[in-house]
Amino acid sequence: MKATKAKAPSLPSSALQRLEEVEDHFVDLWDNMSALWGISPTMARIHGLLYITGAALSMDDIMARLAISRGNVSMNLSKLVEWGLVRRVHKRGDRRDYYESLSDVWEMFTLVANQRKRREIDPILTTLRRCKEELSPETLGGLADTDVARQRYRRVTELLTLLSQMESLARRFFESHRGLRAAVELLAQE
Amino acid sequence: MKATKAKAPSLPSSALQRLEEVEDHFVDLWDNMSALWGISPTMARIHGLLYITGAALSMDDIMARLAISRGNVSMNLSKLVEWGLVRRVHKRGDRRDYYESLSDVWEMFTLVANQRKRREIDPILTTLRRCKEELSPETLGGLADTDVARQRYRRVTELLTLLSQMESLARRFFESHRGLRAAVELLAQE
DNA sequence: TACAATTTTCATATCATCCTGAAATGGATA
DNA sequence: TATCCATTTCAGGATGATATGAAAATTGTA
Repeated sequence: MKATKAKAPSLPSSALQRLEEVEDHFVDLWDNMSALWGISPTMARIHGLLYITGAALSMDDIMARLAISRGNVSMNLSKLVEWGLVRRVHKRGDRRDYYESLSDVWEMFTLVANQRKRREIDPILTTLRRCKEELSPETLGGLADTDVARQRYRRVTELLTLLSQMESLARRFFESHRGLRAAVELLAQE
Repeated sequence: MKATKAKAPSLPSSALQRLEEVEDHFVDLWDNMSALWGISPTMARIHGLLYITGAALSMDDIMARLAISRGNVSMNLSKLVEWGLVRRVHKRGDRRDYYESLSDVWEMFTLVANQRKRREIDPILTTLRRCKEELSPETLGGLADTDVARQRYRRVTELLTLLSQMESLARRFFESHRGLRAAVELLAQE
């Protein structure tokens, strides 16, 4: 009912409308980026809204603004909190929870990169090492002497080398968002 | 019918079986990586099979080995060829097409990165620039003097800065796979 | 040209994912 | 403890993506 009352103390309604249109475009943009960041579209839209408004919004605000159901907002907000992209804040005298996005883009990027690394890349490296193991002379015995086995061992090893090096780079750059920012600025200019 | 006759001239069948198990693991691995690389799972599996075997396989070989339908294999193979990860090869005296994966992991990585950049990142940058435009003083007029508008302009600008710098890095590193390899090795060790 | 082998296309079916809404839970107040 | 408000959970439904298989198109061969 009383979903939209919080902010916007004084702007004329036509101005508000203009700003809301831009918000919409921005949320759509986030939506399109979701696959790239490896998060679900709705999670991305909610985060986009929180980032661009810079405000602490309640579940009802978000439901109304993005036209999605309560349960959906609830689940995606908890994921966002879990990822560290959004934090819960409270307003005194109000029982509801409000949610606010991080404001530092470098920090957000670092968080997402680390989550993906932990959830996707690390398990892949583990599996790949096991594959390499399975193709090693110790496991294959005499079979390892065939051309076929040797070639496969080499291919797995090369892939492992690439991913390991990437992983080690990522570890260094994403340890803190300051590290990332410094590195990128350095590399991008020169 | 005569799907699997081509390679493997002399290995005992138990050895073949061992190797096929490893192939399976590798294909599964590729499957799991598909989201990370931004390609569909089946496309990834086919490519995984072609990469690990190092052989030129026909559609029938792939259908049989991965248990997927002809149409599916056909469509995904043409995508792989389009991306440049796989090439069509011919065997003399055989009307069928055979398909072979690139063998250089750095080259493959560079291809995928460039495709994603072109398909996903570049459009995002375009849209983001339009968002920034919509929030600029020129477009907003007097409204741009409000705190709200100023804050949003700043947020969009910061995001744009981050993505632009990333984009410029990517352009340099992914121009050729040699560039990437050299850069990663340099950064990873020191 | 007619034929046969192979590949491509695409309407339909299948599947996985995501969303909804209502019931269950939690937790503050009196 | 009883009540009220907010949040979470989850079974079932909606949606979109992917796979199938048979018909159409393509390409090489006689």
